[in-house]
Amino acid sequence: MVDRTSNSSPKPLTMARYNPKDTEPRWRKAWADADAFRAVMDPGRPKYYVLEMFPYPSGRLHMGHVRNYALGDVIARFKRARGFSVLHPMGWDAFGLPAENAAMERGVDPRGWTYDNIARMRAELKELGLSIDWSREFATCDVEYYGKQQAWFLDLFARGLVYRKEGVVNWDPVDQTVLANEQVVDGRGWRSGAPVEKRRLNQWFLRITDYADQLTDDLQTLDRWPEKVRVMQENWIGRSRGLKFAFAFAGSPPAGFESGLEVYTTRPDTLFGASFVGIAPDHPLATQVAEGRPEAAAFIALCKQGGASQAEIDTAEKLGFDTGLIVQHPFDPDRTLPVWIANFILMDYGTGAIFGCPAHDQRDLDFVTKYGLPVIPVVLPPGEDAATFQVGGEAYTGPGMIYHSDFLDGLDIEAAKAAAIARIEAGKQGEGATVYRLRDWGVARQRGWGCPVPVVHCATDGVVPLPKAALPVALPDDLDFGKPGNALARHPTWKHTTCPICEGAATRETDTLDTFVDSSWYFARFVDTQADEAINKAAADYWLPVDQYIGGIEHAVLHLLYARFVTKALADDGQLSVREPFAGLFTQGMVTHETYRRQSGEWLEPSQVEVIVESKTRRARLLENGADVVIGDVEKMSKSKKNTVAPEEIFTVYGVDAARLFVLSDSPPERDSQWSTAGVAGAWRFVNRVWEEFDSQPAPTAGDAAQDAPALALRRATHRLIRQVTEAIEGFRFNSGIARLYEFLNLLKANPAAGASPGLQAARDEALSAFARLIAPFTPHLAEECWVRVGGQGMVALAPWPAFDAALTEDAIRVLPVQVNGKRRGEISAPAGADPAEVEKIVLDDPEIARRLEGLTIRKVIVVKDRIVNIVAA
RNA sequence: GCCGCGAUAGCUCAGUGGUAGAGCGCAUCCUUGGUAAGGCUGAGGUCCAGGGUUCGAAUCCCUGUCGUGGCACCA
Repeated sequence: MVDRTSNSSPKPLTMARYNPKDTEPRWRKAWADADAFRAVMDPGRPKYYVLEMFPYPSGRLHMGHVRNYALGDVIARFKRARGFSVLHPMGWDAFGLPAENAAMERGVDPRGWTYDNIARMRAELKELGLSIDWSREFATCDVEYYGKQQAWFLDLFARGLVYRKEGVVNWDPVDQTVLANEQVVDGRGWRSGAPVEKRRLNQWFLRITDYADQLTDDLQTLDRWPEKVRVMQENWIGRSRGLKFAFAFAGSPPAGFESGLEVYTTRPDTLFGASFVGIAPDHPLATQVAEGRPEAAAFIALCKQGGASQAEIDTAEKLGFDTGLIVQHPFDPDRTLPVWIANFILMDYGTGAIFGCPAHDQRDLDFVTKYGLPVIPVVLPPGEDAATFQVGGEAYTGPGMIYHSDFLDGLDIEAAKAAAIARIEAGKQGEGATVYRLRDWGVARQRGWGCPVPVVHCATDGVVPLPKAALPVALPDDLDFGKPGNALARHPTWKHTTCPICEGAATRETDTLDTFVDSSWYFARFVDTQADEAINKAAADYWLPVDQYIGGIEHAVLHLLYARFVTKALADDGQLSVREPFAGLFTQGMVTHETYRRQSGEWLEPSQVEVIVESKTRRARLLENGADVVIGDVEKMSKSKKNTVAPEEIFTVYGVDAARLFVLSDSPPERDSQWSTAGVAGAWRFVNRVWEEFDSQPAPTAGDAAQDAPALALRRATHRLIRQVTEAIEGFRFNSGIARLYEFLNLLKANPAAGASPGLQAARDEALSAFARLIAPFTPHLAEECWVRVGGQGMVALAPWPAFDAALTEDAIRVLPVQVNGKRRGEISAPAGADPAEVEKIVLDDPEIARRLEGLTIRKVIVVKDRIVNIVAA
């Protein structure tokens, strides 16, 4: 190489800019060649299973993926360095509607579309430099996977946890197909635009309600789950304790109701405030009443017309129809109540019938106000007078004393509930009961791209589960997805088979399983993806539970609840030992970005816009013609708002490490993170500054770290850094750990290699060696390059985590601020751990402090060890 | 309606009884052979508001305001 100029001193040739295009692929190949991340069952080491929610193969990696998998990779690399045997696998949640839609729109095959997408996304994920054991990769649409799923489905069938019953589905009358809830937009089919009908179909259900109690109670054991998620699950299951009892009819009961009309309540304490009994419009008694009375039938039809949207439900007027039937009050047969059909009562909660206590329930109050039924207060709020208390337009639901209530008078609410339940139970009129909001899990989908339900329908033997030997029930290769509806059902030959019992002609079930079934056990398949059985129990006993599960909050209820349920069901079947799949759960925030629009309102991509910062204000203009652009809200990256940034483009410009570093450093992982070009450019500058620091460091010397003052100070800072980064990673505060690394780099630059004493040189060797290992979880490629530069052994990906010397993390001399009456007035130096009397003496001898105290009387001196001194004076 | 979460520098966020911090941005200056850059120095904060506890509150408690998430005619 030739110097092109000769009039200035030459720069060292090693001062090359860091080039991720060279280093990053090179290290990924080195990791792969060394098989560095293969998970091994090693009884001699503690295990650690870290798992990110597996992706749907949409075809492109987005920033949310980058954040999710970078977070998990930090944990995996950290735990590996800490000596754990780490399992960190990856797979694909590959069945589902997008593939069918792509098939219909573009005339492609869903299988080919899906596997092509997987190939593309696998390449992108590998580019991220994740420390994944790729030998365990699978997709849920692999027959080797869903065949095993069919096997345990049959096991649950045998245990009575699978059943068929009529369920209500969304039916698109134009496309002639069942729609998932998310395909119904404002009450209309998302493709056809036709109003969606409710239709009753035979559906497959998993009996998750059998586990409702366990699923609620065991939430208490999940102490490494966010409180928020536990609360959401608890609300979703919605366990409520109350009373079920039957009202006896006055006069002859309607057919089928000889034992009375059963209701459920959580407020048995307010029974004496009852003024009517209400039943749901689709209650069997309502149906019976409607048979003889056209006006009742008309009312029921009116109720069913009501829109399903939330807004309509919220504003719907309370409507009722008096059936003319009369029931007796359970505690006083002489007192009677009318039975109304009411539009606000739900058939599928409790018994579909209630007693109305308008004084203490707002819905009941709205109802009786309209129809002129009595309002009888039975709970007296504290401080109110029984003689004058009245309920106005608002029901009273607070605490108080029961009155107007015979044997319950004078009790508080809880005591009255217990007494009322006891009386009902003694009279054999009913009993205390627990009900749940949770419904059984409808798992059937009338779709062709899913896991077939492994049963056949036989004219002789009915619904027959297949024997295990007949598995897998594989999808045919030649499904026609060219038109709406279930491609499996219309396949010409696939469904025709024979009955395993009578060997006569039979047809296969053409429903497939909800994709939430596919994702309810994949973590257990990862422990041994080659096993003949669904789950290799020995491997599961080693690896499970997942120690750290990471994913989006959007799965807080359904996916996590289903996975918990399936784990418990399989444990009861002896296939698993754990009863909870995920010991630790972390829900990361979304990646957001500013939005931009033209003056006309049309969305613009970030790449079309230039943001100009002028001192305190920001404005934006269109790159192509300089037109003003409106800067909108910061929102989740989405195609519709065009505020996405493609990871590939960022990798190309700044490298993978800079992209990883930015998404990890910007926000606490559980919060939303705002993507910005300035931010990733800042991370890129950090990568370069780190490399410069390592590149300018002379080869390590054998010299010992002599204890001159700058060397000792650097050593202390190094050991403090190790401690801080370690604690930050353990506490999921990656952004704080990275902030400490930024600060430390500034410190290194303040103590440069040039002109350093031998002691400082040695302290720098120690610091850089630690630094290379500390950045490895965040920027693994850069860390490898730095590790080589400091002469590290082997690859940093497999190097042990640096240890810190606790003694070195504490300073021997502390600077203590001194406050007078809570205001900072000076500072003093004292030995670490100095006792209060000693410190007090130093403080009072300090001339500056003494000046501040002139003319004041010292009332008290508060010394907080190693922290602060406060003098109270007047 | 019910249950949560949040509000700290221009922006994104740490800090959770004891000296108000980081990154980015901004300003000054230096370098212009690390150059689609690099470096020095600096300015910038009624810690949402009000009340309480305390020697001391951004931090704990209460009330409110604004923003935001989940559930919801669930008896």
